[in-house]
Amino acid sequence: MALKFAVLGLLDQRPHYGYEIKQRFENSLGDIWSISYGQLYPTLRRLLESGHISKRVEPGQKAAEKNVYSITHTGHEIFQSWLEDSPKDGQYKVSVKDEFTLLFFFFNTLSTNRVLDILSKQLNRIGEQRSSYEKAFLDSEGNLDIYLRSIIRKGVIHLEAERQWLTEVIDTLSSNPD
Amino acid sequence: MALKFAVLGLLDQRPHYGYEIKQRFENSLGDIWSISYGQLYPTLRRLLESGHISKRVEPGQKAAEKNVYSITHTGHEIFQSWLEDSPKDGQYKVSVKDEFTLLFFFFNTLSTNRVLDILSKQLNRIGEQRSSYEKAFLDSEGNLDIYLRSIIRKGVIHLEAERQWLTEVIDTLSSNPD
DNA sequence: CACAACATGTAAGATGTTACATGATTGA
DNA sequence: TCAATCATGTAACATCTTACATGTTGTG
Repeated sequence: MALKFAVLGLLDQRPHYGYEIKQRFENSLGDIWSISYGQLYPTLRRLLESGHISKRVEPGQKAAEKNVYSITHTGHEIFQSWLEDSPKDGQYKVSVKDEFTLLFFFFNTLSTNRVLDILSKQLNRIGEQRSSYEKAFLDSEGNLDIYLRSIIRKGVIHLEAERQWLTEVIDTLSSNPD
Repeated sequence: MALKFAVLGLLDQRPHYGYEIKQRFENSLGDIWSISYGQLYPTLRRLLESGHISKRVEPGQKAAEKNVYSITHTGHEIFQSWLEDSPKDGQYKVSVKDEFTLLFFFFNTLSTNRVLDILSKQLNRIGEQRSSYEKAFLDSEGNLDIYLRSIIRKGVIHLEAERQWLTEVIDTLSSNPD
C-alpha cells in the first residue's frame, strides 16, 4: 500500500526508471525506508497494468536499457487523494511494536543482572545510532528540503526517547532487585 | 517470525488455548501488539507440525472444545535461544518507518497552511493517545509486572517524543513561510 | 429474543524477504 | 582481469489482513 504511493509520489515529481527510484529511496530515506527490487519491480508492473503509470524504453548508457516510468492522469489523481484525504481519516498511531519490545516482555524470566547487561548494550547501540542521525541532521543544514530534514530530526528525537526509556528502566531495575 | 516466539514465550509460562493466547495479547500488549486469528491459528498449526508444541483437547465449558497447547522440549530450546542469543546479534533499531512519515515526505507539494493544519490535527490525536497511555501507566502501579509496565512507559515516552517533534516542525514551518 | 462473549478455524489476496539469474561498463 | 556499479527482473517462501464460516453460552 505505502510503497505504491511512495512510487507514485516520486513519479509525480518527474519520470524515473526503476533503479533510480531505488536510489532515491536509499539516498533520501535510506535509514528510514529501504526497499528491495523484489518489491519495487512487481509494484511498477502492477501500477503499469492498472494504468496509473506509463513506460517508455530508453537506451542505456552504461548498462541495460532503462525503463522510464511516468505518472498518468489517473495516477496523479489517486496520489493526490491519498495525500489530501488520508490525513483526515487520521489512523496514524505511534507504535512501539518492534522485536526488541517483544523480547523485553519476556525478560522477566531472566536474572536482573543478565537483563541489565542486555539493556546497557542496547543503550550503547542506540547511542551510536543517535549520533549518526544527529550528524546527518547537522550536515544537512541548508542543503536539504525542510521536510526531509525534519524526518531525520524525527529519527533523532525518537532515538533520544529510546535512550531515555532504556536509562529509566536500567535505573528502576538497579534499585529494585528481585 | 516474531509471533512464533511470542506464542512460544506464552506457552513456556504455562499451557494456553488459542482464544486465550489472543486474550493475553489484547489484555497485556493490546495497544502495542495485536494479532488476528488469521495469524494465530496458522502459527499454532505450524508450531504443532514442527513439534515445538503439543496439543490436547479439552471439553469447553462455555462454547466449543478447547485446543490446549503446551510447549515441548524443542520448543523450549528454541525459545530460550531466541531470548538469550538474539540480543547479542543486536539488530534492534529504532525506526521511524510509518505511513505518516511517508506522507510527510510529500508535504512539500502542499501549501504551508494546509500542512500546518494537518500537523496540528495530528498533534491533537497524538496528545489523546498519550493521555490514554499515561493513564494506563498510572493505573498499573503496583498491579503489573515491572516489564509490562515499562512497555507502557515506553509508549508514553515515544508519544511524548512525537509530540515534541510535531511541535518543533509546526514552529519551524510557521516561522519559515515558503 | 437479541447481542456480547466464548471458541474454532479457512480462503483469498496483498505484501515483503531472500536468493537467484543475467549482462554491460568503468576503474584500479 | 577483477570488483564495483549500473540495470533489469523472477521465484519461492513467509507473513499479514480481511472477510467469511460455524456454533455455544450467558445476560438484559
